[in-house]
Amino acid sequence: MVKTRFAPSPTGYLHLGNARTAIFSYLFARHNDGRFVLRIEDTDRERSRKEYEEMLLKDLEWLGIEWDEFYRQSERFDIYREYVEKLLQSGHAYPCFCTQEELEREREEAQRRGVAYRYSGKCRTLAPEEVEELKREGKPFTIRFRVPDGEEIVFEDLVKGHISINADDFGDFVIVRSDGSPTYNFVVVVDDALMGITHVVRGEDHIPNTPKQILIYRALGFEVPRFAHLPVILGEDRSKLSKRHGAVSVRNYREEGFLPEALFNYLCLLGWSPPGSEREIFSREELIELFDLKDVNSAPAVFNREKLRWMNGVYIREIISLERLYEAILPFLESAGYDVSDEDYVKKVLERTRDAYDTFTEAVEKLRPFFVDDVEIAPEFWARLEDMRSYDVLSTFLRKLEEKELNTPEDVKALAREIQKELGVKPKEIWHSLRIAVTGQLEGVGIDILLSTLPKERMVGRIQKVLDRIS
RNA sequence: GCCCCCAUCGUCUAGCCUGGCCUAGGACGCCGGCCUUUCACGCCGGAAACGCGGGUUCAAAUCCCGCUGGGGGUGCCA
Repeated sequence: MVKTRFAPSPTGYLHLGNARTAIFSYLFARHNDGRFVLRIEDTDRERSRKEYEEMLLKDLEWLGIEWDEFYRQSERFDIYREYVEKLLQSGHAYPCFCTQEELEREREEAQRRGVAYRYSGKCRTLAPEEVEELKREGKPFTIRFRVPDGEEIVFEDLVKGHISINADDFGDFVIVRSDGSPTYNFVVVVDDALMGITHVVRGEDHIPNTPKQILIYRALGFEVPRFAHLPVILGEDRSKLSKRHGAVSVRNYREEGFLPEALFNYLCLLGWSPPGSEREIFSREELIELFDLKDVNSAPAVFNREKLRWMNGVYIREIISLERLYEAILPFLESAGYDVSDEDYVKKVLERTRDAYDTFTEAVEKLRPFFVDDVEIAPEFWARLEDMRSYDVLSTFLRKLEEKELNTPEDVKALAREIQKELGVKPKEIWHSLRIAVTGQLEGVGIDILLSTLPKERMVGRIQKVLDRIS
């Protein structure tokens, strides 16, 4: 049975690149009716924080990624110890008493000479008595894996194809730190093997680690899983997407008013597309049905915020239900301080305006006239009102409103026609006068929609205020 | 420096494996038009790419080699 995992280290909010890795890994498992494991990689005691883990889980849940099994590496140290012991016994690993300062010096030396650095292997040949002696002295030590000389390690990557790396390119590496905690390259192998992971899906920044891990699999007698290394996501400047590129975490997009459905869909299309298809909008079920690792592009992709924005707009205006839209946007309207106590009114507004915004933060701006008592009119718009025959238009509008109900955009249009006939003004003057008076802006949702939805008192109040001022 | 990976419009990509159907298709963005008595949505049209050089072949975006360019790694981080 296929089993994949997502193994983030808890160091903050979920990064877009990791989110996509999680999505691909999840999709692959689901596509194959397999299982999906979430494993928190918190072996680094210095950097791992419980609250980071919580943020991570929340982001994952928000994206709708569900896991079948959950593990935390910090709770498995006993298991790792057992396997370290095995490697020590079999001679695949040995204690190393070199200090960080010494190693640092060697590294600098190598750099100066322009050669690739690798651990010298100084402690490889320590006699058992020497080891005992040093331990008795209480000297701190790490445990290193003994890398066989000159071995060519090859594997067939599901995304990248044939990859070959020579073991001479890296020296004996640390598998247990001097504080006794095991390192990533070691625990990842033990966990993946013990958890029965069949396909290791992760970022391509892990390619250099893979041969080290393969060596450990073999030394421990484990079966080597299949690997799929996903290309990284790049920023506009084509360097790895990072904080300096601005909004790079799932949380950023959530807070800016993007829908998880849209972000999920967009991320899938970054580096993957169903073969031969020209569609772009897919439901989660379709993605599960269509996704395959072999169709993942092997070149890195640049994250394009504008396209995500467009896609979010498509979801808002034609994919999700009104009910879903209401539920998702409500927190945004609330935190803007809008009065959303009348559910039917809010829904009516949303139903009539959903084609006017691409994100919820944008929606908050555009919907302001529907939810606040007063709008602010910028100075330059006052001038516009003076230029046009706004006074006549607005007063006529108010007068006619007394004996009319505006229930649909059509009603508003009919009324505008009447005003036009009566005053002989240009249509644009009518619309612009009304728009400025009622919204304070010259852009926004259709004014016919606004006027047929907005409660009469609010409309009248705003217009009256304008009339008082320009009379 | 060394190791590994990659290379189609500005961006995401289809096509590449199994050469000819490619005058290279779609999408975002951009530009122009239509619809519209306002604003959007929508619709129609346009500009825009096979990095370069060698091969192989009747024929190469597609196969091979080199170059260039880009990315990743080079930790007692993951």
